[in-house]
Amino acid sequence: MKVQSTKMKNAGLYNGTPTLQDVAKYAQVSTATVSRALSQPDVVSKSTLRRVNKAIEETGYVVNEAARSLRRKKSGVLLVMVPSVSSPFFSLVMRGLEATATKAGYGILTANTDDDTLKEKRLFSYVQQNRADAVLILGGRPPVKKEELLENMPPIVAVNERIVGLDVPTVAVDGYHAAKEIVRYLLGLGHTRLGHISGPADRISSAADRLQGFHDILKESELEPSWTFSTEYNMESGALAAREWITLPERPTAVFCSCDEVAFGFNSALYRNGFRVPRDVSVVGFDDVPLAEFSIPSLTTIRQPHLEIGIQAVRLLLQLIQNPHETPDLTRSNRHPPL
Amino acid sequence: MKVQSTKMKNAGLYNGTPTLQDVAKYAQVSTATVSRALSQPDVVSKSTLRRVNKAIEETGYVVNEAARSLRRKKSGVLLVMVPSVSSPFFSLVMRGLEATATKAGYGILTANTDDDTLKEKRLFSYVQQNRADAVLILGGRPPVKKEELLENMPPIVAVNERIVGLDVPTVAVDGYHAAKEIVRYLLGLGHTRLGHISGPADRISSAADRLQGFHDILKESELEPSWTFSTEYNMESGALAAREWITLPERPTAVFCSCDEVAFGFNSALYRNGFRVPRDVSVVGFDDVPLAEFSIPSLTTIRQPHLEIGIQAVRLLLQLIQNPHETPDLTRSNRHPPL
DNA sequence: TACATGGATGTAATCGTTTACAACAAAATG
DNA sequence: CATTTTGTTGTAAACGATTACATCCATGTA
Repeated sequence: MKVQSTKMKNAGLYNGTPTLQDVAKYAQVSTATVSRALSQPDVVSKSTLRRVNKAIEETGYVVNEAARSLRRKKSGVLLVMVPSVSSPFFSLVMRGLEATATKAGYGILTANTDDDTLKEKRLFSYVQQNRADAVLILGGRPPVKKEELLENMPPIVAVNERIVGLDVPTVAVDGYHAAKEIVRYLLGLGHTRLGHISGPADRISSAADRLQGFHDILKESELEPSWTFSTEYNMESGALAAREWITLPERPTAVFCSCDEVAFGFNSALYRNGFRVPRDVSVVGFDDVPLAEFSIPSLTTIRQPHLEIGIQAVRLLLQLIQNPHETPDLTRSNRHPPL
Repeated sequence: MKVQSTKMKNAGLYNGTPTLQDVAKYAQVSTATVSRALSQPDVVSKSTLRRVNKAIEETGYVVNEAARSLRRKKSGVLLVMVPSVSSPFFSLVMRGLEATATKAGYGILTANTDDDTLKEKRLFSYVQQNRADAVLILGGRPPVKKEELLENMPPIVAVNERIVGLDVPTVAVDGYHAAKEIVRYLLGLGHTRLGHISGPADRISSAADRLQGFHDILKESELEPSWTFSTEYNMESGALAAREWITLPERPTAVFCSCDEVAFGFNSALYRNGFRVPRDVSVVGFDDVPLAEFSIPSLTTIRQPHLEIGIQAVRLLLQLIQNPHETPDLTRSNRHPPL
């Protein structure tokens, strides 16, 4: 006969949820032993371990993380600060983050910053509050001022953007060379009048990198940029850029958009004004969000390994948690171009 | 002369981060008083309150949430279970969730379920572990079996989908009537051969509702459905449906897609096969994700108030936390059609 | 004056773990 | 055989907040 549901087993034995004490009593050992059986099973004798595990099973015991956190001074939670969780790109990165963190036994506390520095600061206090052990900062943020956040910083990893004024490890793809590569592709198609719709290069390192890559590859080909337009990473901005493109006396025949969303917005506004891609202009994006494959017209873009970025970021952060003062291995980081 | 940075002020006074005890010592009151000053300032005298607040300021004290959680048996965290955080629709809802929760002093612990029941079960233990106080379940999930999760359930709110077998309040728009409305729009355009690409109606209530709405409005108009195709909520599925549509002997002249992503995939595959929308077929979506406005061709769709859904879901959940056994107000819930 | 009332505060137990230290037995060493 | 070492377990003090209860003092009331 099979055992009954866990819920039934301890009926009448304990009142509330069973604690470690209850398990200890049940297994006839001390709480210390139970705790050890949980955290360092190797120091507990085989037979006791068996007894304890049985007791845990029978009582339906689950560790109380609040108590554990208090005692260990570790919460087992990573704070993720992201400008907007609904960004197609960041939400993909977050899948990688979440999967890796969960696998390592960490929870993910998600917080939208909406690019609000004040909010960010308040969020940092989560760490002091012992709600989170470390911080992942996704995406752009205004430069950190010297007088803020200097002392007693928790482990931090920046994702996709370097943070100006804050010397933390960064996980990102090499946007500079990627930009060169995709522009080289356009050159290969025979284009000579090239435009670029850049992200906020004054604020965000990825935008600056891509812009720089654009300029440098043109210089190498002894060409001048035909047009640049600086804006935000979203569709509205792409549409805005399109309206300017239309008015240009000598329109670039190819446009490199700083991200896929900008490209979608650009294409959309062109289309609604009677222009056709690629008949009237070639457009390339950056990121390779899932929609790129299905968009009309289909978008040539450069792949960012979203999941992989998330995975590496968490790995790095966990390493940093274990070893706060060791300079971490920055294999996948982007340290190339200056902002 | 202005005060110096918080970090400097307590230099030499305390070793680690200041605790409530330190504040008490500094203000020359008991810890009980400090605690009260924090949680119920009205029972503390004006003058003491001032002293305590000053002490908090001077010492740079921040409450330790781990200790508070342990004592209060409340974590101040909501667990959000979502099939995929990178879904355009859910990630929008999550913004609403996050904003509302943060405003109420709650953190959001995000967890991808990947539609994996096992994972979901494991996640539920977060509540027993005192890591989260309540649970938001976004999006579909397999029906809950009777023998699971019956006793001692934490407050739960389902978002966008009713959960079969689990009687929890649900926040969702009325998909049944919305579906009728948008199909009525197609009828108004003069279409008589209507198709529907439905979501997984056997598993997910929103898909079932929309499907039912589709059928009922046709019946009311004394029409037969020309074509239905059942699939998942994503672009690949839309493309798949398109391939079937193409082979149909009598193609429907209008297709109602169960969500915008499906519509994008459908349009994309049609386009790549030489068909044009709306020349060859009218297509409508559901959700109104941001891209709908910018897609080519632009997509007619029905708006789901993403943010609002998130906001209401958290409000409801907080209400449930305060009053676990009161039947909550289900004003915005969708109770209409059976699954 | 004597006593009840209420406001403000302090004392100390408690939440459920972890872990330094002590204790002890068995095994290894001289 | 005495002594150290090793392995296993228990005792009890933290971790940092909250809160029931007691205490004290200033009022109000008879």
